[in-house]
Amino acid sequence: MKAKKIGALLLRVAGMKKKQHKRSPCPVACTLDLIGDKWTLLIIRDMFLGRCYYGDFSKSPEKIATNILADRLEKLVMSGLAEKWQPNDEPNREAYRLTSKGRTLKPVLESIATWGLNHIEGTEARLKPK
Amino acid sequence: MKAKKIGALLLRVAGMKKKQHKRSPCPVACTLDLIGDKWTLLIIRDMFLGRCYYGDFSKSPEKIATNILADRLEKLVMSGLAEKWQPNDEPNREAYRLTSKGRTLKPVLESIATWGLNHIEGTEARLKPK
DNA sequence: ACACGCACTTGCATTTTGCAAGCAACACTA
DNA sequence: TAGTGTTGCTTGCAAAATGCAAGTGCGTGT
Repeated sequence: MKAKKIGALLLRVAGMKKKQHKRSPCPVACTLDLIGDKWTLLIIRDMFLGRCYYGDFSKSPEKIATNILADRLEKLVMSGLAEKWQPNDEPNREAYRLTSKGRTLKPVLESIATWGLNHIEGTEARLKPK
Repeated sequence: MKAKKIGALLLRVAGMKKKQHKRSPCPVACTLDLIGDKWTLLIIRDMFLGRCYYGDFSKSPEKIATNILADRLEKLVMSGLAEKWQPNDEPNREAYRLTSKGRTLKPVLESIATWGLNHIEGTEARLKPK
């Protein structure tokens, strides 16, 4: 994974596109290659809720394992959906946030949240756009 | 897996709810527990496109492995998103289709398809509602 | 009687996940 | 300044999911 990360980093430094092995030209399949798992969209949800620290994400009620969290954050940054930044109030802490590209996933997240609310009993709305 | 299937079947016969271990009450997390992987939504996409046979699904360009396909179809039926039926023109063939609950996933699928078309180059629309 | 297509199932190697523990860097505290 | 705590990870390992190829059972056509 280390070598993979460095490899991807070199690609970015060189301004090259990451050669993503597409399963097909289908937009659904390609989007799922980026966010199609049980954890990525939950991190994105947390970012929409204003969370930005590693510790915040790992404290979410779904209890993501820390190694998975680190892996997904790295992939989100690699794919340009999130980025690292330094908050003004705590400039020395690592922080993450959605990029503008990442924020365009809002309709996706909202449609999923709406579906869950309407079709799975026992769910409660939490994604209130702040 | 066999015992699991029979167990789930007994629950349905008894009219009981499948006790789904919720990671949290979040509608996003709960929806992802149903459709949050790389394959399930592709099968649902195919069903929206009118495909209904096992062979049709396995011939999709993403080349899902047959054991995964069987597993996902079973889970889709278990969760009430799809069902088996017998088509009029070929009554002796196994066929699957979305239930009304499954069809309510259309906004989710459409938002994902739209996002992919707008943000991933090389993708082409295929999900034309027929 | 025999081949054929369809809908899976099985076995096995590889990959991903989940869990617990560990660890380096920094801040704070005594 | 030595110790303590917090943060953001990394590591090791077992368990589960995935991917691939081959095989199986069953009805159909010839």
